[in-house]
Amino acid sequence: MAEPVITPATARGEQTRQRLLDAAECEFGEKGFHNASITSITQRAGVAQGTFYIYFRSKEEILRALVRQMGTTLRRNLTALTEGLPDRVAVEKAAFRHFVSLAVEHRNLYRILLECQFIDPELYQEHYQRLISGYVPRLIKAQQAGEIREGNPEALAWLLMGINYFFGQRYAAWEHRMPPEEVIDTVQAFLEQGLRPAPRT
Amino acid sequence: MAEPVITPATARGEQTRQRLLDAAECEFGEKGFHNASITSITQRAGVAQGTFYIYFRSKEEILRALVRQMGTTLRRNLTALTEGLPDRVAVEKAAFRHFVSLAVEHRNLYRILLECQFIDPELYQEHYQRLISGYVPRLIKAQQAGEIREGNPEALAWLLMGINYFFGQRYAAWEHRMPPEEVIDTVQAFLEQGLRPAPRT
Amino acid sequence: MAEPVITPATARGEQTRQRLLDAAECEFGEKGFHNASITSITQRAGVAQGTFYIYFRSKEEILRALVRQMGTTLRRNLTALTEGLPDRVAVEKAAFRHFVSLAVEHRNLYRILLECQFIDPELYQEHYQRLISGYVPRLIKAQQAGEIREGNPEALAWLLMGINYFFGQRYAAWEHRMPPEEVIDTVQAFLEQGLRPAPRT
Amino acid sequence: MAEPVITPATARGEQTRQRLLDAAECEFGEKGFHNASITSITQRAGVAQGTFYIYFRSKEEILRALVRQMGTTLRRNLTALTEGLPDRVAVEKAAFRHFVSLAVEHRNLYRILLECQFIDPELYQEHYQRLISGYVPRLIKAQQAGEIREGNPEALAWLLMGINYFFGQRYAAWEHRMPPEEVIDTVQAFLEQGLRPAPRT
DNA sequence: CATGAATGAGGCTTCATTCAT
DNA sequence: GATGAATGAAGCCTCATTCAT
Repeated sequence: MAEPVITPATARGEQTRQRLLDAAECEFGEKGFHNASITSITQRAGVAQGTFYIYFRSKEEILRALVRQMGTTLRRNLTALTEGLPDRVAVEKAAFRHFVSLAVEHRNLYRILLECQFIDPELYQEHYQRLISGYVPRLIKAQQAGEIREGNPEALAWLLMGINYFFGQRYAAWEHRMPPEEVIDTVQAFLEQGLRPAPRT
Repeated sequence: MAEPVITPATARGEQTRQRLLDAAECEFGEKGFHNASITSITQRAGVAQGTFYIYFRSKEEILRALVRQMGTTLRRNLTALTEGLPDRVAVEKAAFRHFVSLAVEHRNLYRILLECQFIDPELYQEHYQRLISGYVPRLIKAQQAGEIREGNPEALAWLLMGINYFFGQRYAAWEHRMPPEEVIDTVQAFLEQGLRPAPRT
Repeated sequence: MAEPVITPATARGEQTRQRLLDAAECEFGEKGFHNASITSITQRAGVAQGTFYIYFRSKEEILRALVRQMGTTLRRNLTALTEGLPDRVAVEKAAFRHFVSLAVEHRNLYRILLECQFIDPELYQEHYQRLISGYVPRLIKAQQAGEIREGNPEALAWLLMGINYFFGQRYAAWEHRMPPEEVIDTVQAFLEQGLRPAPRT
Repeated sequence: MAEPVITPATARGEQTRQRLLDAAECEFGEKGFHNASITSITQRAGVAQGTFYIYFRSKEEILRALVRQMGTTLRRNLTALTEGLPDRVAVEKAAFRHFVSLAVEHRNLYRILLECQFIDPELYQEHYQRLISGYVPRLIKAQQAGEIREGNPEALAWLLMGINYFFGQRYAAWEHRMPPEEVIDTVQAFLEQGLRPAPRT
């Protein structure tokens, strides 16, 4: 609501807006939100300071635009994964690798997501609530199909996201590279066993 | 390195230092690091602005003092848990509940820990590296004893911490209360199966 | 001097210019000169930002246009009053009510007049000098006719204008309604006595 | 309420605050509120920019402090006038000269008062309401004593203030000198007749 | 040990005005 | 005539830190 100050009417305007977004992604990713400056963002984008405020109301607002845009892309990406995989366990195993890989590749964006928790908590929660809303129904369906274990589906979703999150944080924000295969294997094996329906006794 | 500017000699000095730490815990916890102000911290502590710099070199330094103090307490706490429990799986299950409970109870401190990632990344990594160093040998021992499954022990440690972290974040920072028992049960069942040695095929 | 940038040649142009004037009257009246923005004026007028500068050289210039237009109207109005009234005292009494009434009705314009004192003092003084120039000869004539008391005519004019001004300010800018009849009566009685030639002693 | 950011605890602090007030009086008086800059005020006062905000929350707040201080002084001054004068008519005649003289002498302050109408209307109204509250009872008393004419006392007060105001504006803000004696005489004669009880018919 | 006034760099934001289309 | 994106100077304000007392 009340998102852009203006909705660019011309192609030139749209291009400028996108340049600012790209510049902000770098700036925030490299320096963090509080050390980032509008001046630097506009310099990177090659426009004057005032131009920023034609497209975004404030520093916070461009952050929101970035996070929302990223959220949409991420959800689309993860949904696409499902296709072609035999069952939910396979999906989760693939999703782990995929998610970490995305985070590493777009580590500026991932860092921004992590940090936005302290700048606009509602935005952050909105992001995870949306993820959850897409996630839970799929888990329920998988439970009904006997593909994964019983239990509170939201807890399961949160748990899986926590694992992804924490590996994403480590490998995207700290190490800037993918984890060794051995690590991925261990996590996937853990997921396999943890998710499979409990064996009859 | 670069520890306190003075090591308080008198009891009065020690008390002032502690008051500042307590005040900072509230201030940082409530407002976040960047919105917290030294002025406000000293007001809460009931001392003059200048007094702050007798005990801490900078705003970052009091953050470090808080995080380190918390880390020590946490590790001691978690270690104590081990005692009296039959095996590693039981420990991890207990640790989950315990950790989330600690986070909820001391949510200001927990928030500070989360946020310090963006203020002093080395401090944050130091914290988790210390946790890991204590963690990994225990997991190896448990693997050797056949209590838990094979696999890269650091990956397992990271995975377990990720789960704890993410539930801590949700319930301490967002909801300010413990998760329902059903959620705890689901997570613990997941840990149980995920950690148990793989069944022979 | 430095009048409109263009004198509109087409009817469409004339209409745009008038729309801008109307919009500016509202904008200045409601927000005051410094909080008014060209952007907002053009939005109210339903034209693009750049269009403003086709008709007015600057923000100050549209103010001048408004004040001058209002001055002309006001002088014409007050002159018209004279007709049909028996003597100067009657005119002044009528003028008081009329002036306050005009101010209340067009309070945006009146507010602009008051404020322009701090934006373009020469414009403000010009306005009052013109009023005075029309006023003084009439007062002199009235003195010669024995309708009103002796004394420096400019001082009398200023005094009468001060009364009108101050009631205009109060009732137009603050209260947004006409003063109660009792107030008008008191002022008119005061004018009556104050203006009448001094009784012989 | 919530006036100063700090109440200076030391004499040095009090002195700095007063220096800022003096500097602001010049700056506002010479340039007007909107063209005045905090930077310039602090330079005049010989302190750093940040020092300003130790004593005043904002540019508006120092304006309020100036206007309130002036209001207090003015009311005290005008009250003092009453003493030693035979009746209300004499007081008003003296007050006219006195008021204009004060305005001319402190024209920076007077200009600030006039302008504050457009910056903080409530402050402006507060000023005049306080003047009125002091004024009206005195007029009522004078009416009861038969010193001045009947009529709505608030209207009389407003009328008298309007005359003073308008002459103050002209001679303080425009001409920077006292009006010629002839002008004063004319106004005083007008007040004399206008105020005296109406002759019996 | 403690005080609290002073510093000053640095950032965000606004907006009148210009100009290419 | 009209558009609307772009400009960039200018100003307010914050706050960690210093220092004389």
